[in-house]
This record gives sequence, C-alpha cells and structure tokens, in this order.
Amino acid sequence: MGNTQFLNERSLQLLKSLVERYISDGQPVGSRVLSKDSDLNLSPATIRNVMADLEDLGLVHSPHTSAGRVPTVTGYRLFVDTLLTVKPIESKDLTRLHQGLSVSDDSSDMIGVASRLLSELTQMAGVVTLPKRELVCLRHIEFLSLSHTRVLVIFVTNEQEVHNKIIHTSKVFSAAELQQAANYLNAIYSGLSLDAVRKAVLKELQEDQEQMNQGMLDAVRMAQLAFDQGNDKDDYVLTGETNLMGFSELSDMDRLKSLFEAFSQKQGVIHLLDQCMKAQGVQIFIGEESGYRAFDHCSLVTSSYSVSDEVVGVLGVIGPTRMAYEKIIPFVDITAKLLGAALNPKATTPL
Amino acid sequence: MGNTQFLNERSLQLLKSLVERYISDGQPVGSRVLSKDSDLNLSPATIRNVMADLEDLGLVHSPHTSAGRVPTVTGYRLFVDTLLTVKPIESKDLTRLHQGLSVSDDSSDMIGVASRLLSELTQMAGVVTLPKRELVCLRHIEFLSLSHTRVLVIFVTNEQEVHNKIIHTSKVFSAAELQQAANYLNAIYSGLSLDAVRKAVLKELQEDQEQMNQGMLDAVRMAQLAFDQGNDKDDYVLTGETNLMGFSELSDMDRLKSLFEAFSQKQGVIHLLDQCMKAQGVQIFIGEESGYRAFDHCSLVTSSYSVSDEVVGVLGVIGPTRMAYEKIIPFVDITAKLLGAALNPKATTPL
DNA sequence: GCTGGCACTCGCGTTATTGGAGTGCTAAAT
DNA sequence: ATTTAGCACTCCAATAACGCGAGTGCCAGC
Repeated sequence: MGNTQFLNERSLQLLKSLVERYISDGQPVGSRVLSKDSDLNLSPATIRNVMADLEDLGLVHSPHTSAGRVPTVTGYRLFVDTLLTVKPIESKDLTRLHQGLSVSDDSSDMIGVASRLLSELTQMAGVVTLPKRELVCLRHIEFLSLSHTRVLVIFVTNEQEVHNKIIHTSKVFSAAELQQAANYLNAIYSGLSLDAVRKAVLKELQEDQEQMNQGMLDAVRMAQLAFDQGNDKDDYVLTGETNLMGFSELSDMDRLKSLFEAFSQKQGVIHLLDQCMKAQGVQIFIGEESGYRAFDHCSLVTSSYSVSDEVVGVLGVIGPTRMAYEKIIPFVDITAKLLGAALNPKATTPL
Repeated sequence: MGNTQFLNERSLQLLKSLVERYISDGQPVGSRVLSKDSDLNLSPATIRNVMADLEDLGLVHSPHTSAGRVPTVTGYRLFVDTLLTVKPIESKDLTRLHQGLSVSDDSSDMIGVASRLLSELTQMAGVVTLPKRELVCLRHIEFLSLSHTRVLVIFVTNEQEVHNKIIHTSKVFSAAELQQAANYLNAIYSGLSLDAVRKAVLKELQEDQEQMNQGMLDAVRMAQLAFDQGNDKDDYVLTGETNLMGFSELSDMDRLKSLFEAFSQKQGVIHLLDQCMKAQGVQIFIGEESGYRAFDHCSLVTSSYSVSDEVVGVLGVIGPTRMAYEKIIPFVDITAKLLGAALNPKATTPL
C-alpha cells in the first residue's frame, strides 16, 4: 500500500476505465479489454505493468492468478473521490421525481414516496429517515383523559405529522383541567422545536416554580412526561430491499440474511445514517468503510435533506459496491433537495 | 387420485409416520426407516406396497426413482386434518407469551410484540394484522385547523389507538366552530363502531337534513370526509422474515425474492389474511392451497383474534410447508387468545 | 519505456466413474 | 390373500480427470 500521490495521469486514467468497466460488466477486467477500452493506445503488456503497480498500491486486486483485476475498496474510494465524472440525471427520472414529490398534504406519506422513488429508479434499496423529532417545531398539543391517571397526549409538529403517547399523571385530571393545561402549553411553547421545549420545561421546573400557579405547574409536568427523552424513536423507511436479491455479490444466503437482519434490527442502520446527517451533502460508504459487517459488500450513498435550511433527516440508496456511482450520486443529491422542498411547510397559517 | 376413504388404518398410520419423519428430517423417507419408525412390525417390502398405494392416491410423491417418499400437499392436508396429534405448548414458551402480552398501555405496541413473539418462538415469520378499523369503536374525535380549508382530524378508538387524517373542507372554520363540531360528534357517535358511524352519517345527510342546524350539518359533513371509505388502509406487522432465509426449500433466490416481494406489496398477503378472519379459530393454508404463487412452498397457520367477542384481526405464522404443525397450531391458537385478551379495553372509563 | 512472445497458472464446464440408497417386481413363505 | 425376502435396476450425488480459455508475469528485443 504505497502513496497514491506517486500515480501518474495515465495510471489514474486506466484505473478509471477499469472501475467503469467492472461496474458495467461485473467481471474482472483483463489487460486486453482495458487496452481497447481506454483511448490511450497501449498494448496489453504495458497495461499489465501498470496493473501490477496498481495492485501494489492496493487499488486493484486479482481474484486469482489468471483472472483480470477488480477494484478494491481503496480503488473505489479513489475513483469516486477524484476520478468520477458524474452523469446528469436522466430527464425521465427527473420528471418522475418531480411528480412524485410535489407538495402534498401528508408529510409522512412523502417519506414513503421518496423511499419508493429511490428504490424504483435506481433498482436498488432506498432509505429515508423520518425527520428528526427534536429539530421539528411543535404546532399544537392536546390532552385526552383515558382512564384514572392515564392521559393520551397528542401533538402536531411542523410537518403536519401527528404523534401520540400515553402518560401516567400523578393525579386525576378533569377534561376541563386538561384543556386548560393544553391551552397554556400551546400559548408558550408553540413554534419551538421539541428539543427547545424539552429544555424550557426543565428550566421552568427547576427555576421558576415559585412564580407558577398549580395549573401551570401541572401543565409543565405533563409536558415533561410527554416530551421525555426516550420518546423519540428514530426510524426510517426502507423500500426495495428485494431489489438487492438480484445482485450476484449478495447471492450468498448468509450474507443476504445478515444484511436483512441488520435492516430489521434498524439499530445499526440508524447509527450509520445518523453519521451522514452531520455532513452536508452527499456522503458515501463503500464496502467495509461503514464498519458494519452486514454492509461489507454494499455501498451506501446518502445525502441529508433540509427543511427551511435546517438538516432534519437523511436519505439514500443501498446497493452492491459495484454500483453506477456516477449516476447514483447526483440522483441521491437531487432527491434530497426535492424532498426537502416538498416538506417545506409553506402557507401554513398559525393555528 | 383415488378416494382417501378406501385407506385402511395401517396406511394412515404409515402416512402419519412418514409426514412426521419428513418434517423432522427434511429428506425423502424410504421404506427401511419407515419400517423401523412405525411400531407396526412390517418389513420394508410391505411398506413399499403401501407407499405405491399412497402414491396412487396422490398423498405422497417420489422426487425420483431411487429416493424415498415425500408428502404432497394433499398428504399434508390429510395429515393436519385427521392424523395430527397436537403437542401441548412448551411451558417456557407459554411464560414468554404471558409476560410479553401482559396488558400494556399502548395497543399498537402490542401488535408488534405479538408478531415478534410469533417469529421468535417459532423461528419462522410472524404476522399480525392491525385490528380492523370498521369494527373498532370511536372514543373521541377532534378537529384542528391547519390552514385555509385544511383540517386535521384526530380520532381515538377503543383500543386507544390514535388515527389522523387531513381533510379539505368546503369553507373556513374557526377554532371555536371546530371545537363545537367535535363536541357534537362526540356526543352522538362516541361508542359506535367506525362502520356504524359511517352508516349513521350517511343516513343523517340523506334523511334528517331539514331538522339540523348549520353547525350540526357542518359537523356531520366533516365526519363524512373523515370516515371516508378509502380511509381504512388495512395493514399488518410482519417480523422474522429473515428466519425464512435459513430453510432449504427457500434457498432458491427467485422463490425467495418473489416471496419477499409479496411481503412488501402487502396486497396479496392482506387478502389472504382477510379470508382467515371469516373463519373462527385456527386456519391453515398448505403450499399452493393459498392460491398465491409466491407462497407455493410455504404454509400459513393463522387464527383470528377477538376483542370482547368480536373478531377484529388475524395473526399467524409463515414458514416452509415442512413445518412442525403439531406444535405451531396450538401455539398460534393460544397466541391469538392472549392477544385478544391483552387488547381488551378493561377499566376504561368513558371520556 | 513500450511491446511482442511465450510459458505458466488457474478456474470452469464437461465427461466418466463409482457408491449408495431405494425402488419395483417376482417368487416363496405364512 | 397377505407378507416377506431376494434381486435387478435406476438414479443421484460426490469425485476425479480432462481440456479449454482467459489472463498473467516475465524476458528479450525494439
């Protein structure tokens, strides 16, 4: 594994051709095809020499002596980082995206639609995280008594999503009391992000208790229960998993099984996607880079999406390492932007 | 394919042994093993004669000349219908079920828990349909204005589940008007099943219009939109799909793929499960019996579950045709009963 | 430094070969 | 009439042998 700086233009050119060829064919590419493929006029023998160098640098790898070369993870990395020429998104795909992600009533539908579009148009798996709860604004809160001390909390957020949770209060409240509490909370917290509400509630309970009357105190205590930390179960919508079953790199049942298990455990995937949220724009994990065994033979192309300039979630495509990065990358990028735009709560008058 | 009535006791006994053996071993069973397995003391040669008869009747089948016999779908059917001796559920499984399905706050959690228990304890896939909306009682309805004529409808049902939908009204309502409408609807419809509400709403609009004031009319019209037919998207929770990837009968990638595609399309599965809801108690589809190609090599053991003596949903286990029916059947049965009991809305005082 | 040539390696698909498991049939035994 | 033992036969599955084609590495010459 030497320093890739030492590589001359020609070697890079050849690496690029090799990766492109391997991506389209799926078979180890030999010196002969590479000689015809690249427009530099070089004999197979010369190419073999270059290949030996690339192999020393750990950029390509031979499955066995008499096979062609296959890019390694590092090879792919170099390719996507510096060699890749992105292809503009196909216009029919673009129109599909536009018509699919036109602004609609229901924002939770939208997440599903986005995921389905990602998987359909790429023929791989599409994934979209639900907008991060903490970053989303509270629009309205409501309490409903169920029985005894069990109270159903319903709150609506910015993106017109409805969440609900059952809490146990310390005393029995009447419908009127609950109404009053909700009114109070709506008046002071509406418009703040859930995270901000959580902080404000804590502050009130610690500092401002003496200046509050009993009704206010009850209200804030209920809010505390409702916006409890454990509340925000991160989640995502994954579609088109079955598309992955066609790829030869996942034809091994054990691999496939662990991948699908990872999907249904959600834990690991969520963690991985969370990492992508920190970075603006498109982010790529190639093969083992993700650090999750189940993803060893997969790549993940993601982009965060934002609502009113605030990153709220991540979306992306999962496929075999051998995927058409030059098409997928711009595609994911644009889908993220369109989803963000579609989720933007325009023309929503205050309640 | 003759008449199975002609079968004598001994043949049935042998068929039973054969099925049991095949279920536990997974390999075609020959005359020799069957001779030792069954306690009737018969030589392999005799057994071979019987097998030839069973084959003529279409109950067993030979993969090729020099292999043992394997039960056909009809063979399995006869087995589960008349030969099978159910094994009592294991006590450790029973306790797991009890602790998992103890009455909890959140009934939508419960569905997930039930599904997970089914898949974990059977090592196959578990499926539970959400309680049928129409059969569930309305507890409370609430309107929230979003913008212009867009109104968010929130309603709580019997099982303490919260549903929501955005409707477009014909005119702009103030918060007070919405509150009033909700109060009116709660007063007259609360406690009725959603189906009954839908019918009542229609009736009111057709017959009793003249005796209603404008506010009442508005309320009922909104209710109509809210409980619109298209509203109830049936759905189910499926878990443990990955367990299915271990079975040899599903090691074929194409089969597996179409099965998983059926799972994610949901359509077919829903239809299949709906059929099971009509029948009380345990119902079984073996292999092609289901009529869905994707399920050709699977069996489905289901049972409907009821809340307060009313069938509201279905739950079951999906696995290879070669499954331990004698254990799965009582297991599914009991799980359905426990889920029904856990969902029973006891001690819920009216709102 | 590039190229042509050549020997070498390796994997893959085809074909033979063998062993074992299990059947169907027939003739004898019960 | 039913059951059983014996035997020839069939077929699969595993193994080995073989040839082919693709591709490499290296060397010598340009």
